[in-house]
Amino acid sequence: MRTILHIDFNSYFARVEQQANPRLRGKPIGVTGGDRMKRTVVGAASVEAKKFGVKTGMNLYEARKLCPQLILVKGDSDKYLSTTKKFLNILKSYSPYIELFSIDEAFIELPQPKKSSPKLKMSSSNSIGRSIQIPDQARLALAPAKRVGNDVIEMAIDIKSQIRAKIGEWITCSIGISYNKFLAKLAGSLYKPDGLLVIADEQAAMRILDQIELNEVCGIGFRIKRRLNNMGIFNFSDLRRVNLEYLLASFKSYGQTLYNMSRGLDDSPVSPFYEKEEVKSIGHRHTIDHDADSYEEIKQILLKLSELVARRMRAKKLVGKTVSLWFRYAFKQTYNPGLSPQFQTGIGFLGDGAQSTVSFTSDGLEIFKTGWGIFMSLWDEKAIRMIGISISNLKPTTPENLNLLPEVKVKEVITKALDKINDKFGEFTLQRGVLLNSVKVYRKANPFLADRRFKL
DNA sequence: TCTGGGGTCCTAGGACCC
DNA sequence: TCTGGGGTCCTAGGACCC
Repeated sequence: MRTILHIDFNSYFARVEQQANPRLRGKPIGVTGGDRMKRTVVGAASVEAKKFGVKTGMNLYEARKLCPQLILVKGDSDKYLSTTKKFLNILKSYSPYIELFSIDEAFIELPQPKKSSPKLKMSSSNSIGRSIQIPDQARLALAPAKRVGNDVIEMAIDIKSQIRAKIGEWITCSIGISYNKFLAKLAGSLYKPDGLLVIADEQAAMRILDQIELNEVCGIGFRIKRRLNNMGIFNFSDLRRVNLEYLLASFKSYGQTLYNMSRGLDDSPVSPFYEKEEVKSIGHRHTIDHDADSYEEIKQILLKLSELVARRMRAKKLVGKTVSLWFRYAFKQTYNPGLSPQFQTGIGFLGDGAQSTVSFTSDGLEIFKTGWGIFMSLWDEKAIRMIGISISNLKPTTPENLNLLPEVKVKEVITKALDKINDKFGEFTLQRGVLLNSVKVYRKANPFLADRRFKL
């Protein structure tokens, strides 16, 4: 039997901010993506803010209505990334099999014991404890699990204290332990914050699955849940009674996944971060803080997004050939007050978009031209509120696609120099000529960057 | 005062090649 | 001129995650 731990930081961005700035500790804070007040949402809420009902994905108006004293903090991804690196270093000392699932989540698989002494041999009755509310002190919370007396649990407790010691008192995590990734993640999600839960065997897994909503597991969202409900399936016990053929007929290959989920089955491997394949796509999208219908303005925004995409591609030494463009009309809002915001934010079905395949490139202007071509073929001149561009079908830059022609070579040298300067001084310090007349638009959106422009 | 932005995977149909 | 089958690539769209 495998032993897998899932570690999930609680209110990660908010906690990192509170760790960094003592004046934010104990206060309701919301981390936001930008400093625009319109059309922005709470990216992460502190525990204190959550007590008021503030949730991730909520718009600022709604959040402030619930919690007028909410302190807004502008997110700093570098800070979060460096915290994640520290966290990974701690985990490395426990097992080499670590999968970074997102910026604040990881799986660790423990090496299989050589002898036939199962590492997890606690009774299931001890390992279920949903009703125990975990207070701020992890020690109390861990007591019921600790009674089981198990080295894996000792290890989880140790990880928690290492994180507190090496990253900070304010950084807490929930740990789920089980025999596969699906159940470990589920276990980690049931106790928050600072929880620890073990799903030791199949019996425990079934008992827990039968107590939760369908969409509480990773992989079932609002839409799949709704489809299942329409089929008369309202919980995992119902789902278990449906035969596989029926699920396959309704959900295609995903039917097998649902079948497995209802039984707590999952044989997916923990894939270590150092073995992870390269990224599949690189993109940016941007919500304009007003409804935009001017060719010039949209063009400038798309050009900037394309340059950002291209710069990241070059930093990763990648070229790509499929350009996807996506936008959302201002008038096509499908807001449904009856649903919470996180169920409304899925994209794709709300917007218009298309793809186009070109020869491999990492040039912002090329990417922009392709994207603009797609946009022009779809757009009917009605105002838009959001636009995005991404590139997929990526491969590493090879010597062949450098220096084909002298002009190409010169271009490479210039873009490299440009990247270097931009990396040092910030985005859009140096810009292509075409971009220069867009500074007004940019200043409006990002005043903190506007002053840092130099002339070429 | 009204939903961000970064991704992933899967399916299906049509074009095209051998 | 008509036909089959396997494989790959491309495009569109739907769903999910944090």
